[in-house]
Amino acid sequence: MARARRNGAEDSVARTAILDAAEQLMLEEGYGAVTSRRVAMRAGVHAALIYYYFGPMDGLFVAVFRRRAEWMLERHAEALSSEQPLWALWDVLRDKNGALHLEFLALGNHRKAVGAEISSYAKKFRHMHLESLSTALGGYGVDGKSWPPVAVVVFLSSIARFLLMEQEAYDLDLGHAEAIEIVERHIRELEGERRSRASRSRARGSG
Amino acid sequence: MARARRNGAEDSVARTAILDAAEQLMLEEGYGAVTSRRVAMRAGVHAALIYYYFGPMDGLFVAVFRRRAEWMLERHAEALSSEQPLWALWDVLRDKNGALHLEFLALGNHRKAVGAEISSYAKKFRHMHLESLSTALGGYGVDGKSWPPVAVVVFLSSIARFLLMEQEAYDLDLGHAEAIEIVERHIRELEGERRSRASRSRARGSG
DNA sequence: GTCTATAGCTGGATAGAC
DNA sequence: GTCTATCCAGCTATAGAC
Repeated sequence: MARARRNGAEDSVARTAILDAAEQLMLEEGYGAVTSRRVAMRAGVHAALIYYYFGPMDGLFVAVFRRRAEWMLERHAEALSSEQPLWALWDVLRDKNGALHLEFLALGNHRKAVGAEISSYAKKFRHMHLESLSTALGGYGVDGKSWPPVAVVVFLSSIARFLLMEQEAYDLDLGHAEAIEIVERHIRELEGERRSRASRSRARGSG
Repeated sequence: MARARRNGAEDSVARTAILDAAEQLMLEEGYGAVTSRRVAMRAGVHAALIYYYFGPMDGLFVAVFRRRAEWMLERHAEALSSEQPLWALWDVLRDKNGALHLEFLALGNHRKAVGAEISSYAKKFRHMHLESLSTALGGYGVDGKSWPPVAVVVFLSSIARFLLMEQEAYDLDLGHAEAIEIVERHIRELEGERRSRASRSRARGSG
């Protein structure tokens, strides 16, 4: 495991402030706004400190991404362990906490270190989803020949994330309600009514 | 219609060279690499000329996007007029020519003018798809109550684009083959075997 | 239409004092 | 750990010569 940072304790106050500031900036103004100077100003520290903690800027981006991704992994694991894993996964995939994803996606396109990190986590998520849904769908008696679990995972992910993306980036939601209705109809056929909605509004603290 | 450019004929050689250079750069290195200097160098003109033709950089980005989008609109219209509109739409949605989309998406996030343009075209595409598929699905006797055409459009778009995105950005294709198989099974049930594959390899010239 | 020159700014990154 | 000072690079955008 390569260390992204060069110095400083994992739980240092300044380090956390820097991560929070970078994440906020990225969310509000895009990754182009995440410069050492602006992050430092927002975090209330001086720019040189960022290099002290994270090395070159890539290190900061990777650290921000990894922190988020780890937190999301936990939430997904939690969701999949619910007694209604399909509902839970669907809800957590549609969660707005994925808003940063788009930024990282683009960022990964021209920052190798970031791209590698994203790719690695994307695979972790897919494998995790697959493992749980294989069991669940098997239990529901779904024919794995015509509906392989891995395809179901891909469908759920595609639709959930794509709709979020369209809303976010295109301000477009024509057909979304109808599409969601169909997905949920199918989930309902397997798991019955959604019993508890995963706490959708729980946002990660940023300060 | 606001004019993005300030001067120069639509078909000027230099203007086209600049657009091509910008598009190539964006594809190869991301929009961050699209600076007036680098575009100029690649186009074999001088940087000031870009401002002459397109005004501030936003104008260049919008022009690149619009040129691509118009070309794609034509291709989609063509596809939808085929005698197998579902197959044709599915194929054209999965076409690699959408590779720039991701870049523009992120770019639109922090360049208002670009974002507005993207949003506008996204809606044009959706409406166009909807109109054609409504007719087609009706003709196939699909029950519009449980499978509204607009939902079908959203599904096809989501899956096609999301898979492309995963491949491109995540280097991830676990489950893709299975998902594609299911989609194509359903299309086949409505339209029979795919008779002609829309010329997938046709790439837009860039020089 | 095309190029030269340049003003003015912002950012990455480090050395070294404290 | 934190800050000061600084170097150097690259960018946008314009004015104005040709």
